[in-house]
Amino acid sequence: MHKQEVTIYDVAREAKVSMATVSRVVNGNSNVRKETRDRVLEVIKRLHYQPNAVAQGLASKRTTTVGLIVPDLTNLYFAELSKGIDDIALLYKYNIIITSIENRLMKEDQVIQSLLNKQVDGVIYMSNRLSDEAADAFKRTDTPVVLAGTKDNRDDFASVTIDYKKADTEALNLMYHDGKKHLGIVVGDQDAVVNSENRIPAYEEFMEENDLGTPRIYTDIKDYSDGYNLYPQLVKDGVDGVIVTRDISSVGILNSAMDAGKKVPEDLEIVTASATQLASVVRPALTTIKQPLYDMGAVAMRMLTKLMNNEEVDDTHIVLPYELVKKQSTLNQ
Amino acid sequence: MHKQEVTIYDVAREAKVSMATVSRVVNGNSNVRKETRDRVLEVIKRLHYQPNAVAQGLASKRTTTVGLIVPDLTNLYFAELSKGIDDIALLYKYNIIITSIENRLMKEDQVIQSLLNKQVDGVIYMSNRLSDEAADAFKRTDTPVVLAGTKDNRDDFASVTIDYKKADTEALNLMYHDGKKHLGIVVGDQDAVVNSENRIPAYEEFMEENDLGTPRIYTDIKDYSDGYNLYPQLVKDGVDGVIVTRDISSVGILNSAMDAGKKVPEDLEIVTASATQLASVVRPALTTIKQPLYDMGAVAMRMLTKLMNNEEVDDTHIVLPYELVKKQSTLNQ
DNA sequence: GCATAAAATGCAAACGTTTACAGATTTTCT
DNA sequence: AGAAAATCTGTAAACGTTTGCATTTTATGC
Repeated sequence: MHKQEVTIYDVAREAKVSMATVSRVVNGNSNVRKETRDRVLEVIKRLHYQPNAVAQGLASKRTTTVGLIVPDLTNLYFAELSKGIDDIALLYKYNIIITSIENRLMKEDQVIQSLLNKQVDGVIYMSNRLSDEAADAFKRTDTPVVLAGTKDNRDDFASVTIDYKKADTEALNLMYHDGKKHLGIVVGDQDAVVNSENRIPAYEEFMEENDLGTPRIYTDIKDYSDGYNLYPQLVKDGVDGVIVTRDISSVGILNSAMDAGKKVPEDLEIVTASATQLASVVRPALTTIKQPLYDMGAVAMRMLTKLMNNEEVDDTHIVLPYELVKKQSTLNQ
Repeated sequence: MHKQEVTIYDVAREAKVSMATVSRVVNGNSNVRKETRDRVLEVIKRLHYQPNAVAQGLASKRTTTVGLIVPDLTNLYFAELSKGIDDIALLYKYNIIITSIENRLMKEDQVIQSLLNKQVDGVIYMSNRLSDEAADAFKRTDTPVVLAGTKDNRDDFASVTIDYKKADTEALNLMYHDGKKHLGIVVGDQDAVVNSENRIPAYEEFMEENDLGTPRIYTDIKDYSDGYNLYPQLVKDGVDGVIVTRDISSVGILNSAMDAGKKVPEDLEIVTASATQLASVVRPALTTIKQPLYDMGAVAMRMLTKLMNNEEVDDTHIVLPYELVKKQSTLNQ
């Protein structure tokens, strides 16, 4: 398509060395005499030579590219994770191929396959449930994979998370000590491993231990309007405190309550489980389980760089600390 | 690094054809007899053959990859644009290499160069000012570029925008007819072409024509706290209506006003110039110039596909319609 | 100054495709 | 049936690098 202006041959000829030497200079190989190196560098600069990364990728079998699999770019939760990933990737000179998978023009494993065909050196996966086909695809090519902010159900893959169970229990406890005894939990995808194995069990155990009656688990609440429309049901069920996994749904619930003339936190306490920008700009500001999203992304990417270089990784299941940040949607401040 | 399991050679041998034929089958070339094609397809499936996109890229000089240059992933404005781009890219089977450039570990033209070295087939650029070096880099490789939601100062590049000048004038007019006579404009980067050549002139002309006194232009207001901290200055300057380019800054101003016990829109009207999710979830909801962000991204990507295929493009400067959506931060509803 | 080791360089074969072009096979037409 | 046309298939040369190995050059020690 576009004519390649200058190749390694041109540089070699002009600098009166072989292409091998030019390649060594480009790659910072130390086995080049200083004079030679300088001469080559001068020519490179003069001709504006830029190595063709595709050819490099083919020859070296490393593309310095990583794949990012994310459900939805416009979800701030993922955006903030991605930012951490991106910064570290830049630091280590990796490019990022991003693919979002919530719009289902292609099935997940097709998307992943297309990433792997591009010969990415590694993958960071952020969706909340890793399908079996996807897992198989990864294993077939032994491309390193790190899960960021999510888990697979068998802990087969490296991951960076927080202790969701502990965090949720702490949040529930907060509301409980505010005098709220009709607690509920609102989740997006109930089959997501984090929900099915951590959040929901944490909730159920808390209800059980404190003898708080039948659990009130609201599932499939994924966006603003889902949250907004859920509120009447919460009222009907007499819920006076909820923990909500998605920020945007929390805000929906909050606004719905306010529009109905109710008071937050007096009538309903809300704790949101992933503190993005959203949670702090609405009024009343939402009490949140503050996940270190940027750091989670950064740590995941850093770990991936190690895996890609076959470096030793002591712990492939990293759990970062969270913080329960009390704002205006709960009573005790 | 990772051993390539199956190559085109393996398929060729197994199917008793040449690699050329396999290649034709893979690429849907019609010059293959049906029996042969079926035989090859059967082998491909049986061996789980997947073409190596890097080798394809080198041989064909097309990588089916486009570069996305974006200032900040966590800015919903760009996220929503990106979503439109992503969907169309998927449709046309392009992968996206995304690079954010607001964190300055590398200079913009280095970032761009690294994209071009990866041999992307095209680029969508969303930052708000295209540096000269960047423009030069693009021109040197004749890689097609489309600007989405932004412009360059010489209209050298294809672009997809709205009529910012008209939109801003309309917004100012709205506030003016609400009786607000002390209007101000709040922008992020005053050197961004859209601001310096469209928004600010629109504002200045409006002030001039309606004899509204000296312009009040607030620049460098980029995030939530910039907006929050700006509010006292607005009060001091007696401003009773502002148009704000960034959603997040609008929200900062809004919350600052509310926290100071002031009323929006009575004491201050706010119109925000890029309607992301943020503008509609805060209370009072913000009156917005609603840019069709998703569509802008989609149209930009569609145009890029045409440019990459050397198809005819009738108009390379597309202006999409916007909508002035009146919400609660202005009086007349 | 010479043998030897170390450092620098070059040669050429990968890497896994695509794609002119030529050659072989099949179809069509008379 | 045979010639011409149309369709199919194979050969081999790209594409622009990296890299193991061999070779040449330089440095080192005595």
